Amino acid sequence: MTLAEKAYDALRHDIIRGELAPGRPLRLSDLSERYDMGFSPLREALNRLHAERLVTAESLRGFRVAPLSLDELHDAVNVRIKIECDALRASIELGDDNWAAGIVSALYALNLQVGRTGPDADIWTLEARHYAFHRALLAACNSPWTLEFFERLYAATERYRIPTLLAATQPSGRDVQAEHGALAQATLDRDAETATALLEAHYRKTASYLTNVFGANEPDGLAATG
Amino acid sequence: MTLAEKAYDALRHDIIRGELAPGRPLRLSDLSERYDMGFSPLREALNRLHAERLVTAESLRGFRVAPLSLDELHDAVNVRIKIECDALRASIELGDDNWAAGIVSALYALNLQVGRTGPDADIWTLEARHYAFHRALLAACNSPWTLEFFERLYAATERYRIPTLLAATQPSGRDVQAEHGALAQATLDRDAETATALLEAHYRKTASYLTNVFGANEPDGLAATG
DNA sequence: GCAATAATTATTTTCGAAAATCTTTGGAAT
DNA sequence: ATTCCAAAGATTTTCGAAAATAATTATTGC
Repeated sequence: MTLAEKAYDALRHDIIRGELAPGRPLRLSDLSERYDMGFSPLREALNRLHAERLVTAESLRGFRVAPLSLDELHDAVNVRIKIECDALRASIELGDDNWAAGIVSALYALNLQVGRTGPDADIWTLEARHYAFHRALLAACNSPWTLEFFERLYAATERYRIPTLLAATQPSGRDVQAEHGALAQATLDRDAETATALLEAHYRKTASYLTNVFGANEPDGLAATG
Repeated sequence: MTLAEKAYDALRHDIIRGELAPGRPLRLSDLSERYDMGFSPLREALNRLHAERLVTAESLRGFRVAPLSLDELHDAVNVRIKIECDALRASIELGDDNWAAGIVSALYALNLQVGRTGPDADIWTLEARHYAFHRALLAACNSPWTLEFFERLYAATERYRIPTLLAATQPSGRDVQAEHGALAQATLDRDAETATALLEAHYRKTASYLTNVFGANEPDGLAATG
């Protein structure tokens, strides 16, 4: 693995997890020290991340962690719903046994992690399995473009979810596990109408929850403070 | 404008227009000579283009112009239809007079260029105005993510259309101008059902035409020969 | 001859310094 | 006090060479 690839992974990790706060300037000399490498691999990574909209760039004025905003969250969620519902319909139509088994397996692994408490309750494992479950639902859609856009939007919305997960303020009233179970069941039953309705409801609930959290905490658009 | 930005524009231009053939290796020393700059700005541009899937990259083995394939064309067209129809519905709902005027103006400019023959019949101007027209239809959708995906997919499919335009083998049976006119009219009438149906038909026609052209010319997947 | 290996060449990747550009600071003029 | 300009400093951008890796060619042993 080249240094540029390591830089990309590390920066992406740190941005999505919020260790590099939204809006924060990404100075090459700082990053060079932080990640222990020269400018070249860092600039390559930053350019990749800029193309993915995780960092902003201004000519001759360097890079910053892309800011968060409620507008962007709403947009990303709405587009996700459209794209993922289409992809889910296609998957339900085209998916084979292998696809179905992948969903069962991903859901099982996710639920194991949701159930864990104490030292085993690793939030990043949980997040990875959450991604894997949603990815498994769409795996049979046979559309590389759709899957790429799914990944982009997942990463974009993940940035809003992470701080919430870390704060662990998830309201008790909501049983996400049951939502995932019902979604998987409808999908495996090849009931596209129910499945897409559940998927949309799942995202709208999450979005409205996140909107409340962020709207309350940072009224002027989630702009970072440092 | 920095050298890296110039490199990006030039490479993107040359790739989309096919001056750099699909599959062709993009060696830094060659590019350095071709565009008269050092490695650094070229690598930045190549990384950006890689993120946009216009070039492929393999670790320690350099870059290539991304290959073309009928599968990718079909995928891109199908996803375009979904995304653009959604965006068109949103635009029709949200668009104001300014949006409508933009469509009228873009269509007018496009038709002027379609009508030109001889030395004024510049294919790149035509292409730019075709893009501007379709972009104008969606301009009011109020969704940056949707517009970004539109741009990505437009660029991806443009690569298939350009060789056809250059060959000027467009069959006489098809009146693209009339299609654009009807599409604009339905949109300005805020008739979302008709407009999206026309948009879908427009793309399916183009796609089926391109499929024939490419399928006949290069049966094993459009892989470049150099 | 042919496979395996060493040497050579070609290419990518990375570094460190130089050049270019932006930002801040300090001082002079009004 | 405020505005303007120049100097100093900080930062990005670019280059050219060195290092690392891949691909090719030559050589050896059988």
